[in-house]
This record gives sequence, structure tokens and C-alpha cells, in this order.
Amino acid sequence: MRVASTPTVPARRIGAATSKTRSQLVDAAEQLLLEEGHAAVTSRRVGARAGLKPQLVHYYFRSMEDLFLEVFRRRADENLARAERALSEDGSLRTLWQLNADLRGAAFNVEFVALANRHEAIRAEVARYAERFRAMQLAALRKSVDERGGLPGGLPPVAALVLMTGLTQVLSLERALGVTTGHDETLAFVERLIDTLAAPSAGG
Amino acid sequence: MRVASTPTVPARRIGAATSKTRSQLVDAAEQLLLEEGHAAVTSRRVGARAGLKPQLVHYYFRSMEDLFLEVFRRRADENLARAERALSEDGSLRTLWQLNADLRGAAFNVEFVALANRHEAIRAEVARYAERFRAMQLAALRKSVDERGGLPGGLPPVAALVLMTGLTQVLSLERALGVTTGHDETLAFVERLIDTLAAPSAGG
DNA sequence: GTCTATACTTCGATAGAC
DNA sequence: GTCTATCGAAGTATAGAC
Repeated sequence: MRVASTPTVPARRIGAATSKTRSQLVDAAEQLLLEEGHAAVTSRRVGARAGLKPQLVHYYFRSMEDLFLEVFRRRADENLARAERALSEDGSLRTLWQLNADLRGAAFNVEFVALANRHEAIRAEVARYAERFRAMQLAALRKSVDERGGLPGGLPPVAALVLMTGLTQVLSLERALGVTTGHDETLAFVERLIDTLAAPSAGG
Repeated sequence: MRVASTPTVPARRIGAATSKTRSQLVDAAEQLLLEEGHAAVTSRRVGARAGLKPQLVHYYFRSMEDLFLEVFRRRADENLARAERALSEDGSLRTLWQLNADLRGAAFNVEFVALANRHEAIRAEVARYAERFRAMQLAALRKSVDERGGLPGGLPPVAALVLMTGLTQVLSLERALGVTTGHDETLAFVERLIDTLAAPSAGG
């Protein structure tokens, strides 16, 4: 006796994940997302941007949510790979700062956090990425900080990461809005702070 | 000879800004925005949520963008009024911290920042609010900080505000996503820091 | 793998009666 | 101030030919 393990609906066929056309669609979706927000990422507009028929979006992706997930994963994987490269040898605060400050597109994050409100699958994926990114940074920072007996003021390494994340995100976000009051002062302060911590004894 | 100063299109009539029905529509729009994101704020759904006909949305608002602007302004005005009350007597770091930590709905901000990408009028309004909020806080903080000769480490008051804004936003955002690694440690650190600054000499 | 054709839904917005 | 009626555009998704 066979247990029913197949879906009741035959499910329409879906294109291969290795297809070049498919990655063109992901490219187009990412562009639209960054330029005009997630509401602009429709099958028709993605198709048009890629120079393809909109129905191909539905051939390669079971739903628009699947397309969003693919756009997110691709970017997340890039970020994690870049972080791994940067942190493999040097987990200093400066490296971590540069890593966070260089992350492309706070706009990207905003769109997906907004999407996460409505799509549980996207929320889970964003959360998974955020946790992995933080854990990777924490491992590197702990290692470099332990060598010199902790951060000043009793600042826990993980708190330094949360602060850094918040700071880089708010700076990017506000810049996109056209709000820059206090940015220069804050950046200068962070630079000074990192310099001080990198050279605890004068003239090192 | 009269200069043409009237619009070429007669423009359909728009309901009074004082209408109770109108504010019910704004209530409904705000609820939908918080629960399901800005994409869920359609004239049909707003009407249904308010128990009214969707056409009334178009009677009270020239466009959906106008409705979004009204939702934002109402909340922004509340926040500014609350800030003014809290800061009128006490511009301490603790008061500022509580003010930022208590601000309802980082989700609210996310939705409007996302909308700002596509709607210039919304971007300008969000930017105007952010600048006013920061300026109000800065005036209060400067006053309270000058009395005691500045913040430690040469931290400029405006940089303290930027840091605080980033921190409270990232904490709210990540909590909504289900990411909380490092939150407790960071909050504890901030509390300790504020305590230390509030009582510079032991046994004050 | 890509096409045409199409079903079905929902959207913003307006006109005009009451 | 609210209603009915409606237009035209855009959305997701699917079926089936090639």
C-alpha cells in the first residue's frame, strides 16, 4: 500500500535553476527593486526590463514570492562570501566597520523588511541571513578582541555589532532620504574611536 | 486682462478635512499599513476596513498618495508633540533614550521609507519630519550637556542622537523579524552607560 | 524553452444621481 | 456627503501550441 506522497495538483512545469534566461529575470527584478521599490517588481515589468515575455517569469518561478526569494538569496550569498573573505584574516573593528559601511543598498534591506511583513517565507529567509551574518562577524570580533582583553567600557562584542549595524543602516537610509544632519560628526567620531582602539598605547 | 490662474481641469470636488468620515478612513489606512504593509492600502480595502464605500476614499483624497501623506503626517505630529512634552523640561540622555525606544512602530517607518523611493512628495515629508525631530532633540540635549561640560570621549551630541536613532531602529526591526541576538547585551550596556553619565561623581 | 491567448482579479479614478 | 455604475489599466497565473 502506497502512502499518498504526490501533490493532488500536477503543478505546472518550472524551468531549470541554471538557465541563463532565469538569471536575466533575477537581474531585472533586482534592478527594479532598487530603482522603484518592490511594488514595481511585477511579472510584466520584470519581463519588459529583461527584454523577455512576462510569462517567462511564471515559467521560471512558481510565484512572485519565489522570485523575490531568489533575488534576496543571491545578494545575501554575495554579502556572506564577501564577509568571509574580509574576516578570514582580520576581525578588527576597522574591518568590520568597513564591511558594514560598504554593504550595498540599505534600500535593498528596507524593501525586504517591508516584504517580510506580509510573506512569512521572506521573513524567515531575511532572519536566517541576519543571524548568520551576525554570527560570522561575532566569531571574528571575539577572536580579535580576546587577544587584547576586551573592548573598553565593558562593551560586549555582540553589542558593538548591533550598534554598528544600526549606525550604518540609519546613515544609508537617511542619506537616501536626503537627511544628513549629524552624519559627518558621527562618522568622524567612529573613525577616531577605531583609531584609538587600534593603537591603545601611544606611538605603537 | 486676467492672468490664467485657475487649473484647466475643473478638478473633482474633495471633502472637508474636518470630516469624521475622513478620519475614519485615515484610521483604517493606518491599521492596514501596520498590519499588512503599504501594498495592502488600497481604496477598496481601506473602505472595507472602515465599513464605508471605497469611493469615499477618492472623495476625501485626491489620490492614494494624498492618503498616505495624511497617515504619515498624523503620526509624525503626534510624535513631535510627545517629544516636545518630554523634552521641555528634561533633555537628559535617559529621556531621549526612552523617547526613541518608545516610538511606536519601526514597521511604520519602514513602510514610509519604502514608499519614499517612489513618491517624491512622501520622501520630502519624511525627510522634513526626520530633520525636525532631530533638531528638537539636539536642542534639548545640547542644553543639558552644556551644563556638565560635554559628553565623554568627545562624543558630539548630534552623533549621540544618530547612534541612538540607529540603535532603536535596528532593535525594533530585528525584533519584528525574529532576530534578537545581542539585543539584551546591547540594552544592558546602554542602561549602564546612561546611569554612569547621569551620576558622574559617586554618591551624587 | 518560448510563444500566443486568455481567465480572472483587483486596482485607481471618475461621472452623475440622490 | 454618499450612493450606483462604470472605465481602462495592470496584476498573477495557467493552458496549450510550437
